[in-house]
Amino acid sequence: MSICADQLRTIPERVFCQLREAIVEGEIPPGSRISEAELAARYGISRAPLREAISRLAAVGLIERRPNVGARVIELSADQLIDIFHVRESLEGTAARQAALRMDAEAVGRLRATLDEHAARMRQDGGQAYFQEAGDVDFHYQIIQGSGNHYLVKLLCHDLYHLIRMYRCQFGMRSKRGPAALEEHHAIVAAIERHDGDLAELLMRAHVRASRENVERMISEI
Amino acid sequence: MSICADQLRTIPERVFCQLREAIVEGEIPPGSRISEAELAARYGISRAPLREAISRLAAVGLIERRPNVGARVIELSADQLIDIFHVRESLEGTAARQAALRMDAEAVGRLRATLDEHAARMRQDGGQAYFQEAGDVDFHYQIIQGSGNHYLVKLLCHDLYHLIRMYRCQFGMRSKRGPAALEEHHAIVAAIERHDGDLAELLMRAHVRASRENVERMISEI
DNA sequence: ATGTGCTGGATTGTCGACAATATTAAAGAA
DNA sequence: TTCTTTAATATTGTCGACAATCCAGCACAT
Repeated sequence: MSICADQLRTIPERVFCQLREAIVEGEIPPGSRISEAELAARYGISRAPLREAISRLAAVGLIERRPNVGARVIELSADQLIDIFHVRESLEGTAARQAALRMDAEAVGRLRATLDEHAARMRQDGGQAYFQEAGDVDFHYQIIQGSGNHYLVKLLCHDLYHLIRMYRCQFGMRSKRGPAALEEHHAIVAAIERHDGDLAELLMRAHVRASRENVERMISEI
Repeated sequence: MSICADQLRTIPERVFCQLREAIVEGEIPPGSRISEAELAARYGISRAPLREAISRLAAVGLIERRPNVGARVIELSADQLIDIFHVRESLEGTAARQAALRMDAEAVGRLRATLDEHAARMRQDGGQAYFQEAGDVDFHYQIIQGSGNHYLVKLLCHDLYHLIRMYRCQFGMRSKRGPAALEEHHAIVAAIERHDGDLAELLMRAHVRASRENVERMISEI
């Protein structure tokens, strides 16, 4: 499951993904200036394709640009993270609702298989480590894709998740609610299987809300 | 109320707004190729700033790019419009909820004043003509801004509304449900004033859903 | 001492030219 | 005739250089 779904055939595409990764992982720290000349030299390319990559990063919201001044990696604020989680709760709720109406038996089967795999891996290594990243993302991606709503896919998978991952990396958050989350996932799949859109939305929103409240708790502990 | 909120100091900024307007209004028809050389000549600029504008248009989703081939204005499909309306319903519901919690008395007063102005103008010219564009947008923008959620503002005001406006222009839709919409607006404001987030979200979602169903009806009539 | 205006340096914005790629059409073989 | 191959052409992608703009530091006047 490549997060960088785009084909990275052209230079701006590749550099965009690399820079996004570097920013999300915190390798390029928040608030730091983006020097075009320096980055162009580092990646061994000219400034033209680099500028396009920067332009795309700005469109996604990972960096801020000021004319004739330059670009900076966005500063992190807890409030903005909460804002983003509200958006995510809203959108993923809708994704679950549409998925309940549009996913066929085969797609639901794949979803179930994913959860089984999660459960197995959780029994194996205690479950704590697994759930924060790829596993959880897999589950959510399948539902979002299952909604069949391309605009939702673009917003959630291409833009929002990277932002959330960035905050996660910066604040050093680990979710620690693996078992509870797995149970919630099962309930959501059951609702989708029954094609109960209302319930699927309700459960998904509660699930994301719990994750947000978990984040809020961790922030207040700092 | 300038829709192009950004300062258009730099050339790409200006051209981005001009092109977006041309695409939304249908002056550049859907599916048509975007020739860099031709547009650069028309706007009297070089290809470099034009490419940045095109890049931004692609990020917003108004055009599609294929490497080494070129950019085309997106094709319109009724299904995608419905998809977008689902997203809008979801996001504006959340905006109304947060606005109910965060808007102060003064902001609510401005909202009321806007509605009064709408009512007056509706009595004046029969109301049909007014409600599709600026007036309705004004009301929704105030609530979205009132949510205090910057990410919501970006998604709804900067990206989504232009898409919807584009579809409206292409399909030649007029809403024709002015009086009903005004009544719904009043109910939403009342909920916000009472700081009833649940109700505000419920009403806003119903309001947007009604708009979507209106659109679905018009589509099926074609 | 503080605020104002200027100058030097560095960075971003823009441009025209060249290289790489895809599409089209024609030409040849089955 | 139809499919494949190939060359021509036009378009996009990339580059290095130049122009425009901003910022820091300093001199100077108040």
